[in-house]
Amino acid sequence: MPSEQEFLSAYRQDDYPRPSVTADIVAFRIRAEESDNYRQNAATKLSVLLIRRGGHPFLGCWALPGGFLNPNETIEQCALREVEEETAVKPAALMSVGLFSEPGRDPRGWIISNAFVSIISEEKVHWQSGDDAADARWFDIQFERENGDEVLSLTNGDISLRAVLTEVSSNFGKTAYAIKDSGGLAFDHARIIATALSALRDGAREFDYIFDFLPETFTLTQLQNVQETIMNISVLPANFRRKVAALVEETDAYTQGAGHRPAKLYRRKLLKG
Amino acid sequence: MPSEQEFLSAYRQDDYPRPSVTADIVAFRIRAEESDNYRQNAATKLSVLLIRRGGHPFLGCWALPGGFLNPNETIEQCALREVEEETAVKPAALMSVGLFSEPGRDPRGWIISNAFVSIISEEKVHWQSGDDAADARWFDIQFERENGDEVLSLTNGDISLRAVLTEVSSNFGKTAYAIKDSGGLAFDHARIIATALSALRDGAREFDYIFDFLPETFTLTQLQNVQETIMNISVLPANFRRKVAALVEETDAYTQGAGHRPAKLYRRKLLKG
DNA sequence: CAAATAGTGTCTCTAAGACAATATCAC
DNA sequence: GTGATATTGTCTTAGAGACACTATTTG
Repeated sequence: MPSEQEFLSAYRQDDYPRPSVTADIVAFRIRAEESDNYRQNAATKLSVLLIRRGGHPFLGCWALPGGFLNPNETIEQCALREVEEETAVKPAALMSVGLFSEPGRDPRGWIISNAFVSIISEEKVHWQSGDDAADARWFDIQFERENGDEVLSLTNGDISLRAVLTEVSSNFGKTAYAIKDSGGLAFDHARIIATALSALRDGAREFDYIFDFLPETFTLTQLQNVQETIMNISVLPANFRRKVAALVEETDAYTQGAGHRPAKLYRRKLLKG
Repeated sequence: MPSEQEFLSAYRQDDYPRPSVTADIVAFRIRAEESDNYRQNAATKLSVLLIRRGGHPFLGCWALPGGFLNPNETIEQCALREVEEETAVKPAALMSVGLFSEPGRDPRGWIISNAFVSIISEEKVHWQSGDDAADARWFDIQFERENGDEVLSLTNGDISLRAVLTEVSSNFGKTAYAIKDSGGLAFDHARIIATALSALRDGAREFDYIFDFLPETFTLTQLQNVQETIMNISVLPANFRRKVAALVEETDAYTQGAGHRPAKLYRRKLLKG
């Protein structure tokens, strides 16, 4: 038997077929809607960042931002790099939602993709609004069951995409979907978005990262809105406040000029570490 | 601009560097210990399957089973294939725990690995005990905090491996570790095992897959033992029974000849679908 | 009967949900 | 005062944990 050194210098990776590997980013954000009544708090929507493809394949289709993994980086670093390139913003959180490796998912060849959920806080989005030449837009998300299927609707002004999926398995609390109709989204991105949203919702129950959608200080009503918007539920303020009380700490500041009683601003309380 | 067909036929994947991709399996099992007293129920240990490497690199070291992804399969299919090849058993469950892509993790070159937790039920393990020529063994797991670090101890008879890790981040409830001392385990497998165990424990709280460790019918005490062994806790029988009551259904059968009161055998109740 | 596990009843305490009431600002 | 949201108090109920007790087998 050869020595380890001999083995390694004789080893040729090219002898085996290898896929290209990408990281795709499902960047979520809570978007405040315009309000008719300036005294009323703005309604909020969950939205996702899509980019209009400027090249083949799926030319002109909307797709998730993403890019190829380089040899000198981890997939997390790659994902972070892609978010920053695309949004000029450092995301508050990054969570892997799995490797998508279905043969044929990319017409260019054997390309597998690790998808990530990334959370962009409202505050930071303003920095880059309209600074990028690429056609990147935030689409409001609606994801609902309709006679057996899951329908994912994405809207931005006049543009409206409607993908239809089926829930195929729910292994270990992780839900997976199959595409019935991509709704015009590129690649298997409808499936990736559905999976990412499902993971986001699972986690929102824990309050752990609802903070990442907000600026450093926030009102408890804003925080409640984030959870309600993500999970598509509504809870009573009294109960919500009781539950998050241990996770936040007061500041001295209050909201101003909202046309109604000002709200105390809170900050996330760091528990351990 | 060329047409999509022209673009695709001109596209050359070889122009970009590509990693090799593997699936590594962390196969868990609940192992019943030999008992001194035949009237006493056997104690149980959580154990993991390791394989002694017969080639370079890490020749002679213990490593997780795994193998390269083929172009015509998904990473889940690859993982399933590897478990079946290695254990001759169809695992009860398979859950991804993430992509390990740290540059330099494999001395052969750029090789990234998606790790999976797989659960093997005690019943099925007997089928294959000792049928494989390869040196594959089940190691009992101990994973405990020791002055700031996490120590992972794996034992099988005389063989004892002791890896030291540090918790580096706990993003979205998923805990990640860095290796301080690999304890003789190949590659970054100490880290992968720690991450997988952490994911396994997180899920055991939900009862969702503690069933997968057991045969089709089981006693409630066995079920309780599985949860206690995985999570390294102990709960009161009355309370455990109350909680799982909705998840199981009675059978007509009882355990026999145990030297004490027989226990009713239960079966998992399928709730939805 | 003794050893050992199987299984049940019930008390307490906490947390979740529902509801009602009060507080405070801009106009 | 009115509109709108902010904030607090408390009742009820479901569930978790603790503890004590009874039941059933083999030797």
